[in-house]
Amino acid sequence: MRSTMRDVARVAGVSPKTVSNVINDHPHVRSHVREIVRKAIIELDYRPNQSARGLRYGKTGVIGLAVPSLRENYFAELADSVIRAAEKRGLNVLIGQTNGDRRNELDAVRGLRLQGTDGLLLSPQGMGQRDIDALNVPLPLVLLGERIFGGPTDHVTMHNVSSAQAAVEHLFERGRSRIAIIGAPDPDDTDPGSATLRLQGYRKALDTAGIPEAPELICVTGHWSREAGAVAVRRLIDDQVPFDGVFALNDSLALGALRALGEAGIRVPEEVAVIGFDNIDEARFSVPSLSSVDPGRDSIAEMAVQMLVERVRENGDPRPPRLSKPEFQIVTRESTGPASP
Amino acid sequence: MRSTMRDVARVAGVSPKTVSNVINDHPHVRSHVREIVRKAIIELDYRPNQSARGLRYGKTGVIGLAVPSLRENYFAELADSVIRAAEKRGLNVLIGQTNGDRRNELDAVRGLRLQGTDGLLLSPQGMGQRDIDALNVPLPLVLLGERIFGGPTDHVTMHNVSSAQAAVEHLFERGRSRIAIIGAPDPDDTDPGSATLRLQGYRKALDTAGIPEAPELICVTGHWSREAGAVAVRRLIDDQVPFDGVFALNDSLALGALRALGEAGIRVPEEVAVIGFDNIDEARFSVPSLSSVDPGRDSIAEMAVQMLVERVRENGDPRPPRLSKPEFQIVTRESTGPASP
DNA sequence: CGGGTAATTTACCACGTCGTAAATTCCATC
DNA sequence: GATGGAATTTACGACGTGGTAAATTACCCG
Repeated sequence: MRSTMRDVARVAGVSPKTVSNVINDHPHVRSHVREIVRKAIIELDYRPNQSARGLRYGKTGVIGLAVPSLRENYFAELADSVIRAAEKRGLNVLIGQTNGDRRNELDAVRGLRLQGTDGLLLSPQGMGQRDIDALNVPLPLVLLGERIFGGPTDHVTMHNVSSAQAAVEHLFERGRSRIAIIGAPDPDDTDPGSATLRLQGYRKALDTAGIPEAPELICVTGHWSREAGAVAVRRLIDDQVPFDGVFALNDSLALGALRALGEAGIRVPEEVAVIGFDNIDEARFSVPSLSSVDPGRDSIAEMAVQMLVERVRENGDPRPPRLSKPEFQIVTRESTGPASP
Repeated sequence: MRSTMRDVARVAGVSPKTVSNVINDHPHVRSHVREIVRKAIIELDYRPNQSARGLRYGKTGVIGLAVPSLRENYFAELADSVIRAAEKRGLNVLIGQTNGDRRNELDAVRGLRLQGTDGLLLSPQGMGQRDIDALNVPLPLVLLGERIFGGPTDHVTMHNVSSAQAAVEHLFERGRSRIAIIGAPDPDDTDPGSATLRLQGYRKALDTAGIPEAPELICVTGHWSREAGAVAVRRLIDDQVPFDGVFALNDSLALGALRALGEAGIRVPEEVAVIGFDNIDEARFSVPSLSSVDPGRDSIAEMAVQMLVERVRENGDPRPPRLSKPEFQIVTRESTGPASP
């Protein structure tokens, strides 16, 4: 059995409260006593009981992070960033996977899934605009991503439209004009997800450049996986749709696209230039390496944790929800080649 | 403020203990009363306080998982598997990143890093055989990987030697004989890490096939990253070392190797066959897709969580440490091509 | 060396839950 | 309707910690 404060107190010959004072750097403790207590703590290998502290303080020092799946690189890297941001503030992170399932996400919001946390960072995938009311919960909550806008909680998202536009313009600058977009939203889905917003950016770029939209270049995919990216590009090739650029709505799709292009013997970037979105680590190491939109993952994590911490602290008085978007950046690598003169 | 059991009891007109009994499915509760209490719970949106429960039970229902970094796909996928295995048992997982730093790992073992957990799964990278005594801690601990053997804790590892041997033989079967091994251990490092063991398997395969070892084919790398894999292969090519097969000690190295081979215009698998280790998701989608050793990640996670749960339960009486190794499998994909007749 | 103030330490209790044991209610039986 | 044993509910307290306020000690000054 772990020793408790009482044990330490007994060994040190002081009251438990004094031990508590030493541990919490209470100012009024004589250095002499502090030393004795410190020694006893080391001797007994005492560790404060987190449950007891949590009970006393009404806070656990743990935040939850609910993402669809850590197998998706973007979320693994996001988790990494969140853990680092939390660590800076002395917080631990409980990670849950929702599989992008709406029900799981709702359970997380209701506090059924990651219990014992002070607050939750949720990156929804299955939930949508219709679930906005479900976000009215006592649990401090910060939303990540673009499934739900205008909700009652703080929200960290990214410059989807303008960065997508910039990505497509990046392809234009390289002399491409028949740009396939991979991962477009199902037209039935009216929720303004990342897909919808990035498609808007695509259209804006076309519009600005005065290029008419070609429906056959808009590839709808369900899941944003490598597989889906490969399938979409294979279909384009099979259907003999001419294209010289690919804007994939995330890097996994782009990598799948690279794969399909490679299979078909189509050279990248000479014949087709490819740009992705998310700038996952893997993008640097594909063959060819993948140009991508860097949405500022570290900043996202940092802002999200910061917002959550503030919400946890204020604990009650409901300031209006805040929306935060870090700066994006286009990262140029081999898959888009050099700009045309 | 969240409502407590007392609040529910007041609303339902019963004692707090009866509420507790309802929540914990205590047998002697009249269904009539159970209903009333259930209604009150819903009305107040009551959630049991995990800290109080943790204090009462002496357990938190949370286990820790300490890995080097979630940015490494292997560990992200391992985390995914661990979370799933934990979920089955009603446990939550607190994830910490050590960056492979020995000190961070030791802190985790000492319980300084992931506080408030019932036990810890540790995948050490910086710690080694010399740290074996540090594992004698009250915290239930299950070790993953191959940095430390013969310690006082349960341990889940893999068939490193025999699976590495099988991987090399897989290349032999495809008519290759000059097999470069990428990621070999620094000869100074005497700890029996994965690298050392897999190198042993490589040697065993050579030995069995009667092929002499060629020192120039043994490529030492520090980090097992895509970058390192690419650098190692570039060096082989620059040094004009002849080779027709690559055994990379993990998939990241292998993907880096594919990248370097692609850059050099060397065809895979026609000129050089490549096999990796870990079977990360990404292996299925590289160009060409990567053959790999599947070490049975789900089984590893399942066994590890199971062992940890048992240790947490027994809580004291120290059964001797157990060692567990799931079966491995060679997954054949394009990078090694078909077997020679 | 007494008096008084500031510094330091302590006693007590509540945080929310649930095991234990005691109290109460129920119900079948006579 | 009283009796008794079983079923159900309740009172009490402890888990480990730290806030509050009271108690004690230290120390300065005259």
